[in-house]
Amino acid sequence: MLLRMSTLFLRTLRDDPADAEVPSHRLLVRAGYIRRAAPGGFTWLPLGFRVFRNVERVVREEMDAMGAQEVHFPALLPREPYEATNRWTEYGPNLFRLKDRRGNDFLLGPTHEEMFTLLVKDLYGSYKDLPLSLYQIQTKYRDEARPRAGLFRGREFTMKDSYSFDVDDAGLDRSYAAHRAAYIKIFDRLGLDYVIVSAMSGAMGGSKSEEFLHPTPIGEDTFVRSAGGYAANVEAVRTVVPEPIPFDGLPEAHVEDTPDTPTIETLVAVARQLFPDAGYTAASTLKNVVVTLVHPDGTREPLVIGLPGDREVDEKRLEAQVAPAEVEPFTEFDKHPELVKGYIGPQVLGEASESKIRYLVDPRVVPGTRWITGANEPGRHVFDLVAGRDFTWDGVIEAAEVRPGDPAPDGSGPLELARGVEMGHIFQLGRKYAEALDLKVLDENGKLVTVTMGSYGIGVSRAVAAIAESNHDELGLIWPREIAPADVHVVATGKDPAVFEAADALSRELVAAGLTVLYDDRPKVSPGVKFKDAELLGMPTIVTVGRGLAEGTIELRDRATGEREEVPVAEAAARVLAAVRG
RNA sequence: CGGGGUGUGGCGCAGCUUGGUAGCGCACCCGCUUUGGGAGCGGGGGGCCGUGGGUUCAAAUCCCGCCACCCCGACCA
Repeated sequence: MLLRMSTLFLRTLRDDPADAEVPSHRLLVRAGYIRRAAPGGFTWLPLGFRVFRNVERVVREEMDAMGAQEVHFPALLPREPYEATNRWTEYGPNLFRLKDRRGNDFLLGPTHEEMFTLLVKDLYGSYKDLPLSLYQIQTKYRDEARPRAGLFRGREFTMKDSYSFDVDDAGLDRSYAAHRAAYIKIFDRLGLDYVIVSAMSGAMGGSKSEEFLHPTPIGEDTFVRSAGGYAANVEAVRTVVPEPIPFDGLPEAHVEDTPDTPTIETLVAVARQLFPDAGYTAASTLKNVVVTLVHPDGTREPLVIGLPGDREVDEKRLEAQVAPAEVEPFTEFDKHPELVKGYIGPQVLGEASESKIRYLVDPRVVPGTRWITGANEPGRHVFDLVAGRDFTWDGVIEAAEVRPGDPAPDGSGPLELARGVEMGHIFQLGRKYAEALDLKVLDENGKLVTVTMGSYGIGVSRAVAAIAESNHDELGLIWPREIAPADVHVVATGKDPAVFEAADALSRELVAAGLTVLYDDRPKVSPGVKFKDAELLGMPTIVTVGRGLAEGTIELRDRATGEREEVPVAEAAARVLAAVRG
């Protein structure tokens, strides 16, 4: 394939577009790879579309290699399947909804679990048909509140989504493992740095889920990792639980006057005055935070979370735990006089208590731990209130913030926090969709069993952004060979016809050898402009045919390392091929 | 959805305070010169000034509404 710059549909920009902040967005627009077409939607220009198709090709090859089969659904879907799984409403405002001329409801697919499930139900009915993995590379639609960072978060984007179907849990484990292995190959081939982190496994299902995060400061997800190899999304981090302490010899609880101490800070100051030798810190206090849970059916439930006073509630972790319920600030203190703002204590909490308000505590609150906490009247706190002896709780919840230096749950050392962007997600769905849509097969005993499923996604357009984000310098893009829009960029400089003849011949030779060549054959364009464009566009190998030609040499340059070398004209093609093919 | 910022040829910006002919650089077209690091000179084409309303003899400019974009937050299998 020969791409001549004299005719290529391309215009590079000398200045950065003002509305692009992150490097990938800036460079992809400036280098003429993409163009904004709609809020959260981009047009792929010829070079950009070549990159896009290369990423797609890598994904497709590895999915095919692991035995998944490609299908393709419409993006425009009827309401009914999504009604059956309740997602027509549960998906909320992020779902693009529309009506046809008869007034029937349609949606633009944000993801396709329902359709895949129904397709398999339509055609298969026996355990002999399984296992099965199907995938598609599809345009997805999500009405994001705020599209941002160019290709990273659009309202229309391309995703590879696949789904596995198995008769039993062991089969699901195998399908999951196969996808995991395929994803590792894909991201390795794409040259994308990634961390596999445990993701939220769903509050009850016990289903397994991992995310492939690309570490980058512009990432939207926070994850933790330890030197010893533990990695998890913050939402999924488990707290190290201390050993319970025997009650023997623990002091009795005692109520103290602590006027004007509605905050942890003021409380600790007063506690230190009262008991200078006790060494009290914020961690000695038990903070009881009230929130309102809003369940999908609209019912509202107050919930109190008890946690050490030196930690804040992490709203993302909390929401991940209580999903699909949503969390709102609690405002109805007038309806609950037993909750004394700033002085709430566990004695009035719990489903068994008078208030009947559910009370969940941080895992650090184990039997025998002693706390300073509210006495349920203004200006008074209880000291030495012992967990398990003086108060109880309805359950434990992982809702406290995770901090750098916290221990990893597997003992592999202190945690550090980092940002990443989600490139892939593999998820053991289990039987949720199969049950909702009644996907069953006959087993070897002739009995109907519900199929168990996995769902697996890779953001294809997002991968293009991530690759650009992690492969550029101050001059422009630097594509990895596997996904570069061309293998080599041949630049002809000057006006000497001999230069263009030599560059032409070299380009044709390279194309004949199977390479894709981007050939800057523009006449009357100064060398400086061509060099700048070559660096901006970012082909991995740049060949300059110019003033060296008089001495019989051509210049080879590696875009990534900057190394350049003069080689004899006769050897140029072979040297380029060697460089391209590694 | 909350806070902040910005909307003027394809890109980057000035003009707005104090209402009166829409301007600069890049890019694009023509001519001549130039050709190894974003060339020079001359000539040219291209803009419902985001959008709707209002004030006014007159609005890019003043007032109100809306929309879009960017950033932070919220949201986001």
